[in-house]
Amino acid sequence: MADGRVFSSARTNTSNLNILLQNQTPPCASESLDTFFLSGSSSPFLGSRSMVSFEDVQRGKGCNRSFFRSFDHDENGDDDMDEYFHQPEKKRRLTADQVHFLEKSFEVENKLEPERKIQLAKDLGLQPRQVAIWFQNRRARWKSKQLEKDYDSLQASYNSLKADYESLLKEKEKLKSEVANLTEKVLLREKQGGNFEQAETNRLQEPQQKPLSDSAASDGEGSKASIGASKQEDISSAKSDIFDSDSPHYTDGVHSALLEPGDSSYIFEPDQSDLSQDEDDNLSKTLLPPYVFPKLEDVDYSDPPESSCNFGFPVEDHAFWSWSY
DNA sequence: TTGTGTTTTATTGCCTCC
DNA sequence: GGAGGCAATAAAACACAA
Repeated sequence: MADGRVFSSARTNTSNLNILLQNQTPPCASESLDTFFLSGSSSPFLGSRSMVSFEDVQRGKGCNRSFFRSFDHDENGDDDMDEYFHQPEKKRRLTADQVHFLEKSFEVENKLEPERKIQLAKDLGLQPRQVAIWFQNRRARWKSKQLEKDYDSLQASYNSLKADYESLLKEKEKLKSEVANLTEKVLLREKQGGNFEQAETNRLQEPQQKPLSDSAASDGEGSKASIGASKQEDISSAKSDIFDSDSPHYTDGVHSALLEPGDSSYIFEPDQSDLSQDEDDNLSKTLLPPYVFPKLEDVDYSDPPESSCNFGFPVEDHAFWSWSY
């Protein structure tokens, strides 16, 4: 503190402040201080071991006079006094009372106007510069505490969002497996429909040759497989048609591909028994969120631009989503 | 008692505002 | 250009385990 710069620097016009301090009339305690500390003492900080410049010590005026009188009285006498005088640069902590008073003042207003600073300095028997420094450091502490709080708050928020996300992820997986299951059922049904269609064709082409059952029975596995393969192609093209044609409902596209034109006898009508309209609607609704708002980590950015309409789902799932939607 | 980590007081340099 | 605020930092004071 003996650093000449501190009390003679341009930062604090200490000569002016010292004049102010010297001109103050003892005792130091102000009206405000008296109302704050009801001890009855003229100054609650007379026992302060606060750091005071050697210059102030020698001057021994104003508050500092009280300060040293009290120090002499409260502490260990001349030896300590000598030690004190010979170590003017040592930092000395503010007393609990001083800190308490400053804290209260800080709660009221964490910025320090010059008048308030001088008043506080008078009240506490400190240099205005010390008060300013204390407020500055206090603001820094407050800020770091605030940052800590903000961090905790953000962390809690993040954890909550993460939990939500994970729960949604599970739900999505569940729904995907449900969709896969339903798709399998539909494909199976379509396969059965294909066999029936082939049998119908055979029956129409060779009405007199064999009974329908015989014809169906005479078809080998190979023909079944080829029918199945062709049906798969039909389904694929139908699905792609659906996706391209803004069709609101999958059944139109799929069954238009399967239906023989003009064949009113075709009996494979859309069966809603397994997937009722309500369920369908519910499914569509349930599937809507991930369809519209894919999770970032689901999006494969390595996909070419044209696959960006997958909405973050793997290509093989694309048909499911468009089909289900 | 001592080493070590934390807190508090103070300094320094830079920046903004008037 | 001066005053004051802030971030970074130094250093003394303090707390505490070993």
